[in-house]
Amino acid sequence: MEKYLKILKEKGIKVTAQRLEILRFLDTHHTHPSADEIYIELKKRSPALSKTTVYNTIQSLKEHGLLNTVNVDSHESRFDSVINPHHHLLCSACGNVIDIEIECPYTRKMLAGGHRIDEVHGYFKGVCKDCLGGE
Amino acid sequence: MEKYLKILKEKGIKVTAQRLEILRFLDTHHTHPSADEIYIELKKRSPALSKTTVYNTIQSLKEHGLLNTVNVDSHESRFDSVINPHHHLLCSACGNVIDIEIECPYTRKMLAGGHRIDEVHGYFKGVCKDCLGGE
DNA sequence: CTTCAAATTGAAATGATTACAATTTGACAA
DNA sequence: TTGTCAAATTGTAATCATTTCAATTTGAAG
Repeated sequence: MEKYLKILKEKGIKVTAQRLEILRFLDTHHTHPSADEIYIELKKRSPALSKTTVYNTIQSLKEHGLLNTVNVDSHESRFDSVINPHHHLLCSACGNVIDIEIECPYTRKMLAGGHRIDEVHGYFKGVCKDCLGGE
Repeated sequence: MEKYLKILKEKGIKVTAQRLEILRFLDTHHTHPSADEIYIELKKRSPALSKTTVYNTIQSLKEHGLLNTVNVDSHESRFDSVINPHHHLLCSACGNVIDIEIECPYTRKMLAGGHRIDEVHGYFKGVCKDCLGGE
């Protein structure tokens, strides 16, 4: 049984071709694509795909913990199939979003000043290693 | 000379009534308002105010380092008159954004994995102290 | 007081996301 | 295998934050 089919079944989500494709795409392309990028890419193979379905599917997968939203850009959301909590770097030179594995004293749920923390989000803006040209 | 007038003059920004009001509002209301909230509030006193002016002014103030954008909500930006780098907590109960003063090993520019970091952004989602009811 | 670049304004455009109603489909049971 | 029905998909239209744009107004410098 295919990996992604198994994931959906285990989560008890109804299996559809669209969900399989979107899940597979996110899991094999860790480029933090936007909804539009996912749509454009998958539309090539499935011309009947609707953008609404992309949004709906993202929503379902998110509710079941299969993807995260990455907000490094205030005008559109990007998506990331969940692996582990990590941070992101938006490169101002190439525009890519790079995963940053960084140990953080509050990377998991913690108490700060009497508040309850459920989620920790961190991102950086800068220039990625490749664009720095190894200088 | 008024504080805010002085700030604008020091930055070499042309002084206008609208800029003074927006700057004053942000500096006296640390509630991380959205552009719309700023607009609605100031419109009460200045009925001729345009929302475009709010956006334009935010842009100018930002370019001169007088305000920061806070992206805890993916569908609208919020604004914060700059004091020092800090993080934010979006309370899922009351919807407010609370400042979180937390010491962070990478709060200032640092190198991580060969990339250059120019800005550090962090935010949390959870429930604020007041909504927890001091339990 | 004149002048002019820059700021303000309101209306219209843009672009991501959501709402909605009609159609299709997956899962389950007979 | 087939029938059924809730849930998923689709396309269109609406929504909402933000930007564009052209016309008007205004601050600052002379």
